[in-house]
Amino acid sequence: MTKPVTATRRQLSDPTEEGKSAADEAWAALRELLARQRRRFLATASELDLHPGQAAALVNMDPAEPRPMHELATQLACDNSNVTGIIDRLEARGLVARQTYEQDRRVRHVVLTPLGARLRGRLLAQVGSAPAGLERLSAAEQRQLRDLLRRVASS
Amino acid sequence: MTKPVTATRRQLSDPTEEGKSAADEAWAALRELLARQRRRFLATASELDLHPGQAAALVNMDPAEPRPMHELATQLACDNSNVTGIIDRLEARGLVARQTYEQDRRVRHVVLTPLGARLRGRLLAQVGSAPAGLERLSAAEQRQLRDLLRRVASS
DNA sequence: TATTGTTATACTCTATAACTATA
DNA sequence: TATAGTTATAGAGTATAACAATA
Repeated sequence: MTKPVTATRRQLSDPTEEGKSAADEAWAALRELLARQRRRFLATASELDLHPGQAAALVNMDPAEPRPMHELATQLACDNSNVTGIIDRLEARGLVARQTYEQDRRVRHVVLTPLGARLRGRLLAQVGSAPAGLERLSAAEQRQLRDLLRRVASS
Repeated sequence: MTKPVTATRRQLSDPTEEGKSAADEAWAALRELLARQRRRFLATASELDLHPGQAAALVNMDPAEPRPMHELATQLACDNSNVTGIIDRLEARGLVARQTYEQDRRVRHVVLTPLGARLRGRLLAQVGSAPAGLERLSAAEQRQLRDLLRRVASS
């Protein structure tokens, strides 16, 4: 891998070109943050030698709780058969392990190994916490931002 | 395609579990919006029978201006050879066309066909404009949100 | 019968490396 | 020599369909 595989869609071609309403400008700012976060995620995954799907799977796992594979499929919004492949590759690297679930022998549970939990921790340290920019706002401004975003999201 | 291939990383497993600072909560709200926008993009692409990379390429093109292929590669943050394949497939569907560039005959320009421009328009209509939630804020709140986001982004 | 996970198949995206044609 | 684009190759993600084991 040469380039860190950054944004799949950095520029959404600015529909704010002339309209320039505050909503459009706010949206543009949001998309910028969004793109940056995505680049951060992909670059970090690449540094840890994880493909995006593998990194997403790790992040979606609980360090303590085993998870049924079909639950992972739901969270990753992909088919069961994809999860089989992703878990195959993670298991080959010793990051996760499969367990049979005695209560329902159709189900297989996936659990993080200590190695996998450590790698997941490194991923989250890079990608799961608030970006530095947020810390520069005052506490009151952070609350204000939070409340505004929650109202936007509450559809 | 059955499922719309939604979030690659919907849940970043909340590192805000206990800390719960306003910054973390704002960040969580931001990530929620981020994930939703990504789902919107992927679902729309899927509806239009475009793979994510193809949709990203279309969105990154200008309806009027031809673009050199290496410029697309830069914007998509991928290798030239990938662009070859993506443009191959878009061209096979009559959405784009290649043109030789007489000033530098090494370069090939890609231009949207009318069909491609229409499809790009439909993509952007779904994905490029501010989400409904934003419109529910007052104009003053929209400006407030814009300013806060810009400060967060200005690293 | 329905569900869980696997396998088989096919297509796309991605990177690397080698090649061409131009510069 | 260096750059733009292509081709060849390989690994990974994705969907569909068929299948075995289990419920």
